Formats: sequence, structure tokens, C-alpha cells
Amino acid sequence: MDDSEYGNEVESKRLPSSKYKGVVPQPNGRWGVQIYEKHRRVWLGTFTEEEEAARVYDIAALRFRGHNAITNFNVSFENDEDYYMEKLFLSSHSKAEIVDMLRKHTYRAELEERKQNYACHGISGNAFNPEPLGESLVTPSDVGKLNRMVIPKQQAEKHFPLYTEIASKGVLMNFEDNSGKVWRLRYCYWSSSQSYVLTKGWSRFVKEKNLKAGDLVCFWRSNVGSNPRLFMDSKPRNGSGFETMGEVRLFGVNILDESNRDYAANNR
DNA sequence: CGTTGTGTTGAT
DNA sequence: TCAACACAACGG
Repeated sequence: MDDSEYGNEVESKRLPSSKYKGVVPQPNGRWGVQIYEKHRRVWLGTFTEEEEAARVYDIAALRFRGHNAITNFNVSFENDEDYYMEKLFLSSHSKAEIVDMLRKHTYRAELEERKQNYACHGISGNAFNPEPLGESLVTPSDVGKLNRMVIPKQQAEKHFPLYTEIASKGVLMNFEDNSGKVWRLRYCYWSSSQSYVLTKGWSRFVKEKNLKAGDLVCFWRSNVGSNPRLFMDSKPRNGSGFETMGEVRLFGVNILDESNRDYAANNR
């Protein structure tokens, strides 16, 4: 009898080793995950699937040792949007926070939620007051055939910064309008014209809101419950306000309270 | 009670 | 730094 190979299926007391780094067998057949830092072991939880455990180790390795860390699986390539978002997500949380998500099996969900709300986080940790992000005057070309909306540079860089690695490809952002409808728009930087633009999804917005040159589009950020969201809606050119300008329901807060401010004064 | 994950040791 | 092993601590 030679038990040198793997298939030692008889009741051996020996636990089966994992082929994955950071993954250790548990007595009940599940898999534990650990990573070491400064002579200390950091426990990353237990998992039923060996491969899931291996991926958990990979996440921790990226957070603890940077994106050149040795991992079990090769993650997506450098210039990939998802990969970039994940790096952003990792670097914006402490090691303890990441470990906590991994142990509670909530990492994936939280990452996905963060992707959906890109630009909602970060700049302001504002609790519940809507934060105005500015208004953009709709120009003739914005409602023309170019299918894009230029966001004034100063406003863009202040409220919606794009990082160089992702600027050209842009990022998908979700906005809600006053009726609660969600608009999914691509936002990117056009280096040729050195401007920040909303591209994919914009023309649909123009059409449905019946936007004309001279109208305004306003943006704001607020929290619904505890999760931040982005909002946008059109404001018809001044004059007899009709349309949806009455009130904006947002958990009792009337957002557009003082925004009846007349912009035409400085327009002409 | 079953399971987790810590204490510990010995390799690389 | 790492996995292997034993088993105390943990939590439903």
C-alpha cells in the first residue's frame, strides 16, 4: 500500500491540503482563509467552496500587498474598467474593513453597489442634505446631432473627477430624476477637445425631456436612507414654469426650495 | 452541539 | 511568511 498520491480516500485523519495559497482545510470539509502580515495571521473567514476561498485570499492580498501581489487567479487586465473600479474600491477602504467584508461574505455585493454609485461616494460624506453639484446650460450643440453634453470643466473636475486611467473610456453613472426614473449615462473625458462630456444615454434624455438650447440641467447628490445617490433633471428655460418644477420628493426634503433663483439675470 | 479560528510548531 | 495540526473558544 502506497498512499503517496492524492487519492487517499480512506478514513485518514489527515486533512486534504488545498492547492491554493492562503487556503487551509477545516475539520468539517470547509475551507479557511488566512493571510500573514508582520508575524501575525489575519483570519479571513471560512467558505464552502475551495475556489471561493482562494478568491477571498486574492482580494486580501491585493489590499494588503498592492496590485502586484501574488494571487491564486489572475484578475482582469490593467486597463479594464472593472479592475480599475476594484482597485479604487480597495484603496478607499481600510484593511480592517476589507477583512470584515470578506469574513461576512459581503465583499462582492458591496463592490457592485459601489460601482453603481461611482462619484456618489468620496467627495462629500454628507449625511442627508442634498449637495448641489451645479447647473449646466444646454447649448445648441448639446441638443444637436453630437449626442453629447459638455459639462463645464471647473464643475466637472470639482464634482466628478475622472482618473487618468479611466478618463478616456469613461464610466457609467446612474442618475435619478424628479420622478424617480433612473438615467444611466456614460461620462468621460475627451482629450481632443479637453472637455468632460456625457455621451451614451444623453440623447435619450434630451428627447424624453424635450430639451432645448437655453434650458438648464441641474445635478445634485443626496442620501436616500444611508446610501448616496446622484440626481439630475432638466429645468425649462425661465419664464412660465410649468413642467415638473413644483416639489421634489426626497424623504420630505424639498430640494428645489431656493433654486428658483433666476439665472437669466447674469445671462444677459 | 458543530464550527470557527487561535495557539503553536516547523518548514521555506 | 507560510501551512499543518490540535483543540479551546465561540455562538446558535
